[in-house]
Amino acid sequence: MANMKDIAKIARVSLGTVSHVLNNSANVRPHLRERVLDAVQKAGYQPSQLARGLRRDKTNVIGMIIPDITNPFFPGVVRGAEDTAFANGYRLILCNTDNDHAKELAHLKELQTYLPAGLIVIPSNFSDLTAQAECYRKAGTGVVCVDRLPRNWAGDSVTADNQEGALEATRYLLQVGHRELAMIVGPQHLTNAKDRLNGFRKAIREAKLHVKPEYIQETSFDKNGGYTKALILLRLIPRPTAIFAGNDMIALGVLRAIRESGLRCPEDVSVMGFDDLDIAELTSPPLSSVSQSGYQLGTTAAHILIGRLHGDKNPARHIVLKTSLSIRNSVAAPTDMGVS
Amino acid sequence: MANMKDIAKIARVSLGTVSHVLNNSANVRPHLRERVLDAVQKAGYQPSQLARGLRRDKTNVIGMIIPDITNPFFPGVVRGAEDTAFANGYRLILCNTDNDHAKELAHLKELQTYLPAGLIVIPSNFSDLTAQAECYRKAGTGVVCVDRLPRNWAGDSVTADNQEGALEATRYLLQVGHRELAMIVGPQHLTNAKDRLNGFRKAIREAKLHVKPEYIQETSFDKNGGYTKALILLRLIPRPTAIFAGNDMIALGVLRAIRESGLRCPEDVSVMGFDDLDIAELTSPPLSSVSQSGYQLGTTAAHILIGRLHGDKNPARHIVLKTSLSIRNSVAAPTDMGVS
DNA sequence: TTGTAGGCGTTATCAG
DNA sequence: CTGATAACGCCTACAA
Repeated sequence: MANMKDIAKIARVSLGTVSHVLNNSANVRPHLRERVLDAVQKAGYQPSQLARGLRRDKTNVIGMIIPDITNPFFPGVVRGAEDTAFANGYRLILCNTDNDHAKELAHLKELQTYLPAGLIVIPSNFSDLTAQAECYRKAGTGVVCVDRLPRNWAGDSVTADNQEGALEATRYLLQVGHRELAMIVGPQHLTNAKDRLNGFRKAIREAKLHVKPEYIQETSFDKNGGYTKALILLRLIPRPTAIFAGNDMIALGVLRAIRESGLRCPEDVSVMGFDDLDIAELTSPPLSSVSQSGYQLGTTAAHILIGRLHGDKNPARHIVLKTSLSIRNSVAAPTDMGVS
Repeated sequence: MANMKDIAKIARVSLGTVSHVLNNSANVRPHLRERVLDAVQKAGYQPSQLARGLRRDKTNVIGMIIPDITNPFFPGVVRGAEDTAFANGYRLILCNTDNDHAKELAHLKELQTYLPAGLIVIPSNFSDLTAQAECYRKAGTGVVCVDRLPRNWAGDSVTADNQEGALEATRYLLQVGHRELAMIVGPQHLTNAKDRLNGFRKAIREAKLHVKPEYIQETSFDKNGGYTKALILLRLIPRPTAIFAGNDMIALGVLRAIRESGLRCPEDVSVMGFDDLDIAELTSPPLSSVSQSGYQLGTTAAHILIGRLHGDKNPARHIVLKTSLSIRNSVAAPTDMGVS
C-alpha cells in the first residue's frame, strides 16, 4: 500500500504539502495541489485509517452493540445505522451481546481500544451503561441508545412510542368489542416492554375496565414464551377474548397455542402483535400489529450520533418515533358465545 | 485510557518489559512479571488495537461483506461468523453492498486501510473479487467466500451443496408423483442459483423427463420476482403441478400468486422452497424447503479464515455443507384433474 | 505557502 | 533477562 511519503515523492512535494492537500488545511498553490491529486489518483492512495486514528485520537468507526442480529427486528435497525453511517464516511463494528450483560461490558471495554467515533447501543437485559458511557463521554465519544433504555439513561436516545402504540392497539381491541383483554408482556425490566404494558393499562383505564392480574403474563420476547403463557391464558375462565402480545415473536407463540388448543383465531381469540415484522403478514391468519420502523430507528440514531461528532453540544435528545397500526385478520369482534 | 508507559511506571519496569509480559515474547523474571500484571489489573489497561495494528501491520478485525443484512438468510451467517471470530479475539466490521458491485469494490478498497486480519465475503451480483482478493492475499490477508462464489474464484470458500439439495428436492417432487415440474430460479450469474438449477435438471434427466423451456423462469431472489414469475407459470397450459422456488423468498411470492389466482396449495399446485428460513413454517400451508444452515456457513468460514491467520498454508479449501429436506405441507401428490 | 520534526501507543531489534 | 530506541503512517505546530 502506498503511503503519504510515496505520494510526496511522486508529486515532488514534501510530506506536509500532501497532508495539507488531503485535509484542506492550508492553501496549497493550485499546480502543486494538482500534482498531489494526480499522484494520489495514480497510486490509488488511501490514507491509513489506523495511523490517522492513532494520531487524531479517534477513528471513523462506530461501534454498534445489539443483543442478537438473528432476532428479526434488529437487522433493520443495523441496516439503517449502517446506511447513514456509511453515507457520512463512518463504518460499523457489529457486536452481539446475547442480552448478556457481561458480554456487553466486555464489548464496551474492548471497543474503546479502537477509539471509535461513537457508539450505538441496543442495551441488553439489565444493562447499566451509565458507568461505561461516562467513560466514553469523557473521551469525547458519543453514545446513543436505541429501542430500549437502560435504567436512568440520561444520554441521547431513539425509541418508538411504545406506550402510545400499545394504547392505540388496545383502544382498537376495545372498540372492536373486546372486554376480556389479556396481555403477554416482555421482560418488565426492559423499558419498551414496560411502556407497552403502560399503554395497555392506560387504555383499559380509559374504558373504565379492570384487568385481572392473571390476565397479564410476563415472558421473554420470543415464540416459546408466547406459547407457554398463551396456554395458561387460554385455560382461564372466563377465557380472554383477545390477547395482546408484547411483540410479534410472542404473537407467533400465541397463534400456535391457540391452534393447538383446538381454538380458532380470530373467531375464538383475537391476537394483536407489536413490531409488525415482515412475518406478520405471513401468519395464518395474518397478524394485526403495531408497526414501528427499525430502519428509521437506526438512521435516526446514526444521525444524532453524527451530529454529536460534528460538534452538536445540545442537551441529550430523546427522540420518540410514531408507531401506526397495521390491521390484518387476527382481530375480530368477540363472538359472545360465552365460555366454551 | 492508561497506556503502556503508565503501566511501566506503575510497575517500575521499562516499557520493553511490559511489552514482553503482554506478548510472552521473552522470559521475564516472575516477580517483575507479577508487578506488571498487577499494574495492568489495577489500571484496567487494555492495549490500543490501533497502535498495535499500525505496528504489526495487521489488526484483529475481520471485514465481513454481505449483500444485505435485511435479507433473512444473512443474519445467521453473520452471527455464525461473529461468534467464532469473537471467540478467537477477532471483531467484525460489517458492510452491506446491496448487491452493488461498485459498492462492494469501494468497501473492499477502504477496508484495506484498516489492515484487517481477513475478509469474509458473500459476493454481490456480478462480483469479480479476483483482482482485489489478490491485493489482500499479497498483503497476507485471508479472504473466504461464502454462500456463492464469484466467477473463477480460486480461493477458500464455504457453500451449501446447492446442486445436491435441489436434486433431492426435485427427486422428492417426482417421487410424490409430479411430472409437470417448473422452477423459478435465482439470477443465473450467481453460482448458488445456477447449482440449484443444475440439480433440478439432473433429477429431471434421471427420471427421463423433459422440461419445457418456459417452465424455467429466472428472477431475483425475492418475493416480488417469485410472484411475477409464478403468475406467468400459472397461466401456462398445461399448468405445472409443482413449482420449485429458487429460495424461500421466491416461494413466498409463489404462494401469494397461487392464492390470488384462485388456486390452492398444495391441492392445485405444490411448492418447494430453498433455505428453510424460519418463516417457512409460518406460511400457509407451511413450506417444504431445502434446509441449509446459515449459521454453520458463517462459523465454518470464520474457522477457515482464522486457520489461515494462524499460518495454514494448505491449498485453497472448498467446503461444501450438506443440506437436508424439510418436509411440510406445501407439497402433495398432483390431483390429475388435468388442465383446469 | 511550503517543508521539517515530533509524537500518537505499540512492537521488534539490539545492546548491555 | 532487561531496557533503550527506532520504526509503523499520519497530522500539526512551527519554522523557513
